[in-house]
Amino acid sequence: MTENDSAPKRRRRKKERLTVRQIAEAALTLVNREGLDGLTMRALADAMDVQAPVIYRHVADKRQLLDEMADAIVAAVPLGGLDDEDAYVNLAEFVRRLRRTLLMYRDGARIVGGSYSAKHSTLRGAETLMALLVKAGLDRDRALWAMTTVLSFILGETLEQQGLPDEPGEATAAITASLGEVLSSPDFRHLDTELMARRFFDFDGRFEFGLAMILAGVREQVAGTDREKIGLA
Amino acid sequence: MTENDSAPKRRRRKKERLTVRQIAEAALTLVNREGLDGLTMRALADAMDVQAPVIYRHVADKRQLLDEMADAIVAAVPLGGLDDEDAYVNLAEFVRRLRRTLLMYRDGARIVGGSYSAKHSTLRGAETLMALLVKAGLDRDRALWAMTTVLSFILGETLEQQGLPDEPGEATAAITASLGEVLSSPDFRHLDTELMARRFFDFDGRFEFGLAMILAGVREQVAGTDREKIGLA
DNA sequence: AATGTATTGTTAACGCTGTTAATATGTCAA
DNA sequence: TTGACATATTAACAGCGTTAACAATACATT
Repeated sequence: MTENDSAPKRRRRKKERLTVRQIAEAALTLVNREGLDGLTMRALADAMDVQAPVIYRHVADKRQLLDEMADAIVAAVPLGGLDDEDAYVNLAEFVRRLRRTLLMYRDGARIVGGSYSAKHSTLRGAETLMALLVKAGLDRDRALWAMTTVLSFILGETLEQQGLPDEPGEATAAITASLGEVLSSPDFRHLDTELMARRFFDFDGRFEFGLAMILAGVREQVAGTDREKIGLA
Repeated sequence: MTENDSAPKRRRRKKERLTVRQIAEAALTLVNREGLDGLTMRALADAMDVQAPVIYRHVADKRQLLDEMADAIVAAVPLGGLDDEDAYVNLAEFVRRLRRTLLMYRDGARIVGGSYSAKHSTLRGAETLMALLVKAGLDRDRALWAMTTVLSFILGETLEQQGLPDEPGEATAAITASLGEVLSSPDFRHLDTELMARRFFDFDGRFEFGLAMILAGVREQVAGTDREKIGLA
């Protein structure tokens, strides 16, 4: 544990002052290793070579720590580029980046979705998404609602994907097996295990499909926006 | 509510024998009163005039209890009617019913979304939604993915709505106020507190808007399905 | 009716959690 | 040096899910 106990009772080597962001990042690293349920104030303190109560000098409680973690995740979404001439290309790209970022952090969707803090990075991401939707042709009122639809979609899909055990084969096999008992009933004419095994667990395919559907919805709303403009002109 | 207690009528003092479903329903009642965070094995046992370990005679652990609660909620979604000639009318109606049912239970979205059990009522709901999507013109492969998109959307929106404190005015005022500090920066050209206060917290409006977008997506996918059929014919 | 057995209940306790109080240590300005 | 302040530590609290050990009850079979 300690590398230098021949000297007096100095247990901790010298360290820089802790910042909230450093704590949040250490927490994210710990979650990547142990999962969100393994994130414990004591475990986190251990990982930082410190005692648990120290954390409370920088963070009011665990809820606030999770809020900081959520904002740190959102801050990792790349914002560059997105200057294609086709607004829908940029929109789709940004939505994919958001999803990919959530997936990069273990339980990322749970962390971000469970936070209602609206800190700076989160709002900057929202502003970016709003700008892309407005560029696609929506007025701001419609853009805000389209944004929440998109975010609900991303969050829900990622939540479900990350809720599964780590091994892909293991989970799909066990789940589809337990599903089979129920789905074998003749009441289920549209669901069966073959379909589930082949399509349900193809999360990339699911996401691209849903994204295409929502973009179709955006296009329709843009038409509505344009119609309104003409009427008011 | 529940229909069992058919053959054996055992009686313990003045209480009836416990069933898993009764426990789940008592838990849902407790959650309606105290919120999901107030759902404690001890508090639940108290509400049932029983000691906590008794519950473990009927459910393996709290996870399984929550799974039963989730299925009980989904079982409360009404399935009747839905026989309009326009398939999209039925589809929209069922999606609204699902949302309304989640909203009827405090923290309903968290309970249902946190469960990955796929019990009978859940699968029956999924089958119903699949049938409606197929009737709208999607093949089963597309219908499955459209289903997950719709469910992610419902879950995400309801999750956000139920995540807010109970008093509507209190929450909106406090949140928009704290938002104002950040949003006043000139970096935010598309978001402002006026827009947020007026549109963000209009959850019914948000939902109808998102639903309309997704239905537009379904229509586009139906066109794709038809084109495929012609190509293969 | 009496007995045997499986079921349903109780009490006590374990280990873990988030969090706080009281106290010690280290750092920097005067 | 002296003070003051920020930071660290140890110890403890109440509450959580859960289990062990045991007592009481209800049912099926003698």
